[in-house]
Amino acid sequence: MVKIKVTFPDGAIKEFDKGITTEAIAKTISTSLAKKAVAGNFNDQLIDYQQGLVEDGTLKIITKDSPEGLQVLWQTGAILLASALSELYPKMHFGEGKTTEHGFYFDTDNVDGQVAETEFEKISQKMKEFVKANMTIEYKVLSEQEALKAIDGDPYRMELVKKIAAENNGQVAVHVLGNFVDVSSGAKLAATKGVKIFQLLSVAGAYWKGVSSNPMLQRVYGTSFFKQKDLEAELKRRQEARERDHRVIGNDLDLFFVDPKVGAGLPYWMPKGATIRRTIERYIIDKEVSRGYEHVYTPILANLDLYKQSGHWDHYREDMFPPMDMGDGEMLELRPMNCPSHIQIYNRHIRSYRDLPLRIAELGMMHRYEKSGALTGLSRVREMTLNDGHTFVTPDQIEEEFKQTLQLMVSVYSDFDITDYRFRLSYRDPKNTHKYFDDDEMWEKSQKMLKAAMDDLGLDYYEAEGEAAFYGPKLDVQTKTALGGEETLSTIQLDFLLPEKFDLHYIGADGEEHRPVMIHRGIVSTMERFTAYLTEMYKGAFPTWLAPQQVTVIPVKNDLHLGYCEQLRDRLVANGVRVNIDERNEKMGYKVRQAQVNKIPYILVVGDKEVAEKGVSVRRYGQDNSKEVKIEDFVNEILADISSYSREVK
RNA sequence: GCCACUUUAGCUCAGCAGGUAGAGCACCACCAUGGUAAGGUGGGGGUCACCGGUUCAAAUCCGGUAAGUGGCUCCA
Repeated sequence: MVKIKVTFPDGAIKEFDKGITTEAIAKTISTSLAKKAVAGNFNDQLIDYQQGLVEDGTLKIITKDSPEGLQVLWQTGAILLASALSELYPKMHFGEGKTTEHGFYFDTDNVDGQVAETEFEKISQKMKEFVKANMTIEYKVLSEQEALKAIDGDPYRMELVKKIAAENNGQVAVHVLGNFVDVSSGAKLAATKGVKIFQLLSVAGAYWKGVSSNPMLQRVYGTSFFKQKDLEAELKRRQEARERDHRVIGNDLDLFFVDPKVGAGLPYWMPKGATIRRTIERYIIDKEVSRGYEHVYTPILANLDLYKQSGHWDHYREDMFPPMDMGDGEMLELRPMNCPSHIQIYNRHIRSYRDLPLRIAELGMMHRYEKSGALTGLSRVREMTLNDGHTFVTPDQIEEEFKQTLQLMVSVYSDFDITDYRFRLSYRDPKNTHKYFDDDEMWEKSQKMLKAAMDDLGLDYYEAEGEAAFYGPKLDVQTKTALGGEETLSTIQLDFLLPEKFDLHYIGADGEEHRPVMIHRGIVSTMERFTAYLTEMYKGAFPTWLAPQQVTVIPVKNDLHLGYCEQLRDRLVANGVRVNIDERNEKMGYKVRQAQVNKIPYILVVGDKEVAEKGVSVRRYGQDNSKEVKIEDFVNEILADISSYSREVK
């Protein structure tokens, strides 16, 4: 018998007969391990529990309680779903089934009408039947011919089989459950019994292979766990994510709305949302001015020629509103970006090397024609105001300015207590270069420069091809929305192109003309997206400095205490605090509840005792106790709170 | 833009084997009301998204348009 050598995570090496399964090996280690185990990780690849090992390698036994164990369960959930579907809808075709961050999906295409959520009951029932019957899931390696026969004319799986066969000497590994043959890879449990606890979640369209020119399949999402309480926790997590959604909170707290009569993606800011936005705007302008930025205002409309010169008309037209034909030959365009506007400011004067870095900033309103399906609340809109800035530097100032910009960003993030983000270096797509400005040398140079600066700063990042702006590579700061989507919040971009296009120059120490480099940057993103992000991060309970209403004053009895409340209010207003008296004819318990529901940071209750002692009874949002303090002390407390921004960890 | 679903009072939603609308909250009025999460009674409010079709009759069935939701594609 031929032997193979298997290395274990602890470094031990043992010999086994060739063809031995992970299951058999687990049993040699301990019966309790064999009980918990569901699969193996052999040479960094998940394999079935009963798949034979035919070569030397390292093996990790995968147990139920590991993340990889869940992957195996979800793979099994996917094939169970597909198998149940193929029995219910015999004409259905199948794409790939995969795992996601929180479960699994399978892509389907039904000629008699796509599956809808209304059929989940029926589908779940069929899946439960399969679980109850504890059907075996067989791992097989077939020839291309056998595999094609097994999938019986399904065009999508046929494509997969041909591709896999071409890559594996004509061999195709498949899993078979009932009548269904799954050609998508991934280790699975040996039988359906393990997928006892599952839930179908939603359906959504998805292009075959993620290519928009391909047909659209129906993707059915589900999730599964080994324990009921884990499923319940996951469903609760999903529910809480929905409650955190800025669209829900924005509606409940009356922050903003979008009116179909006015147009999709054109948000209205209600007084409370506008207060939050104004606070952010004042904050960031002050911060930038203190860092040497010069804030300007420029028109949101410009002659189309400006965007022809900048290259936007060539490379960004899809995202632009169509130009307005003024009838006399003039074409006006709603600007999609502010860079050309700031270039005009640079060009207004002859610039000396002594002027650089020149930092131009603006809360610049822009319009982009986003596709209807992309619009989402405040985070994806067609009219937006970007915290935009462009620094014009000499080539040898690039690195220093990049680092300073990054420092500014980190400082702002700290003020807002934003901690959950990743840096992404966004390069052009080398296979699709026509989307970008055509200058290989420029791209090579600037991409290398960005990477070197990040390495020099010792910051963690990941690299992504195809994410660059058309004019240059970017450092993006990626964050997550409540519902799990990834979004760019901040961005710093190097640009050698626009200075060329607009023939920018500065006079150097040598008295000659030189070409400056531009750094585009957005720190707090657009007001729309940033407000959406903060709303979700704070769950609508904005820290005091941002809260639309910071204090509510509740008199115990209007007739006796209203006068004192007014004095108190005036004192706070004089200190710039946003405060209201709740003098409605209601019980105070009712008013306290209203204040809590509206997530107002401070509730001040005032009765005889407070009047007598020139004090207030203070209750913080989310707490169920209150404390008595002098007015003086409360004013100091809230002012300290406001000036600390969001930094205090609650 | 694409696939599926959804659209009923300011908000959240019920009603629907076709017979011209209901609840809770909010709002208004009156009564009650002194201590930290909802006092009572009454009232106003809807061309059932919009356009068309089927029918004696459409919120309900069918088609179209718009907007929204879940995703995909694309991006701050």
